[in-house]
Amino acid sequence: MSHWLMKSEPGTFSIDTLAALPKQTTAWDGVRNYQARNMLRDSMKIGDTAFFYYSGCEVPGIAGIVRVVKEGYADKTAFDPKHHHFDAASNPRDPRWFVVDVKLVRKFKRLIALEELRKHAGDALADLAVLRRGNRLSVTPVSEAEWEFVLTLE
DNA sequence: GCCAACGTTGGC
DNA sequence: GCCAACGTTGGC
Repeated sequence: MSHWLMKSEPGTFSIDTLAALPKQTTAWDGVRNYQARNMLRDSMKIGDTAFFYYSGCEVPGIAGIVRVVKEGYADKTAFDPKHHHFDAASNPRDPRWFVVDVKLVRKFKRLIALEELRKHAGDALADLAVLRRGNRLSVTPVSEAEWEFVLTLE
């Protein structure tokens, strides 16, 4: 089983938004980057867990945990001309963009801020993608050791 | 295939 | 709002 980190802007979709949904499950749509797409399509498996990360907000950081409940399939928002994430180059016969379904596992009692993760950039989290300068990937892998370490920070 | 221009991301 | 980093586009 693998671990991941998935970014979302809480102003658009927060962990509380997810918690309020029926079955607390959503398609993780809108990813328009090939590297991230490949992970959604090929690498993320049912049972994998991911950190729900807040970006583009006042206090970026990890808000909780979600679990993959459905593996990669076409991102339908790419087919809808009225949708913000529409992409004319993607169509149902040959989809360019993919989603996985994730379900809420739990919201952390408190946000583990990026600032706090950074304190361990020299040791336990030295290779954590989200700490690297200029990192913009919205889906990144997290190692087992990194996963366990972050959980001790909660 | 190169690379400049441009758009987006995301922390600060 | 600023700016660094990076991906994509398009002219050549």
